[in-house]
Amino acid sequence: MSATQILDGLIELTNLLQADQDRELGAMGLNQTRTHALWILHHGGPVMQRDLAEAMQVTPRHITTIVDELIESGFVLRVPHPADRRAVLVSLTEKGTSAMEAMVVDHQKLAGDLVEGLSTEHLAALQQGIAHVTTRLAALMAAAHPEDDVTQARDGS
Amino acid sequence: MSATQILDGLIELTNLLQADQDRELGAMGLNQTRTHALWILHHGGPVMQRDLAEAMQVTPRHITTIVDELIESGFVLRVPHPADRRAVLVSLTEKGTSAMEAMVVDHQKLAGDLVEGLSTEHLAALQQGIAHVTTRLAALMAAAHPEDDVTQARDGS
DNA sequence: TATTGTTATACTCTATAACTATA
DNA sequence: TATAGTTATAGAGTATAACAATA
Repeated sequence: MSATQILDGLIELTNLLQADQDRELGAMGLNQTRTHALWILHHGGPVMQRDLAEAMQVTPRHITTIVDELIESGFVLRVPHPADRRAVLVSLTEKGTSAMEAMVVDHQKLAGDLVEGLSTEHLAALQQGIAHVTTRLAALMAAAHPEDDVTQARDGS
Repeated sequence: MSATQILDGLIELTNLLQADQDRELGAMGLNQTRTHALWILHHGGPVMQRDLAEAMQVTPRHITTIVDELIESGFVLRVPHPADRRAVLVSLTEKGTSAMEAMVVDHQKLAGDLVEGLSTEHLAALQQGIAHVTTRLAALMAAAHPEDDVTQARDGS
C-alpha cells in the first residue's frame, strides 16, 4: 500500500516544485524553456543557434523566437560567428551571467533548506531511494518505448 | 553537498515522471488538464461545468472547451441538469469510467514497480523523506508568498 | 548541393470580455 | 439582478514549410 503513497507523494512534490520554480522564473521574465537555454550557455559558453536547438530538442525556428525574447530582456546577445557568416553565436550578457550565478546559489540554498532536519541516515536513504526509483522508471520507459532514448538530461535550476 | 544531489535527482525524476505520464495520456487523446477533469468526475460523480471550473481552477470558458474535447473523444457527455435549465451536468460515459478504472490500476502497478527491490526500511525512509521535503517546500513557499495558498491538491494519476 | 537562420503560417492551450438563456 | 454557459477574440508556446544568404 505504501508504494502508492510514495508515488502520490512524489507527484505532489513534483507539482509544488514546478509551481515554485515557475513563479521564481516568471518574476524575472523567464520560463522553463528560456532558462534551459541560459543554462546551456552558462555551462558551455557561446553557441550557434543551431547547436542550441539540438541541445534543447526544439526546432531552429523556435530558437529564433527564444533568442529574440532573451535579447529583449537583456540576458543574451547575438554576435557574428567568426568563421561562418551564415551563423551567429548566442552569448550571455553580464546580466545573463549574473542571473545564472544567482540561480545556482539559490538552487543550492533551496536544496539545503529542503533537507534541513533530516538525519544523515535519512538523507542517505532518501538519496538512494530517489536514485532507485529513477533508475526503475527509466528502465520501464525504455522497455515500453525502445525507439526513443530518454538519455536527455534536463537542467537543474 | 548531497542536498543538491537530492534536489537534482528529484528534478530529474520529476521530468521523467511527467514525460512518461504525458506520453501515456497522449496515446489516449488526453492531456493533464483533460485527465484532471476525468479524475474529478470519477471521484465525485456528475458535476456542473461551473463546479468543474472551480475545482480545476480554470475559467468557465475553458471548461466549455475541455468538455467539448472530452465529448469528442467519447469520455463524457452533457446531460441536462434536473433542476436548473441553465446548467448541464458533465458525466462520465462507460468508456470514461473504464478508462479511469484502468488508470487507477496502472498507477498502482507503476507505484509497485518503481519501489520494487527496496527494503522495508528504505521504503519507509523514502516515504518520510518525501513528506519532509514536501512539508518544508510548502512552508518556504507559504512564507515567501503569504497571499496565495498552495492548498490545491492535484490528481494522482 | 547542404546548412544557418528567418519569414509566413498554423495548431494547442489558456484567458478576458460580451452576450444569451434562465433563475 | 445574478448565474450557467457560450460566442468572439487574444496571447503564449511550439511546429512545419518555404526561402535567403552563405558554405
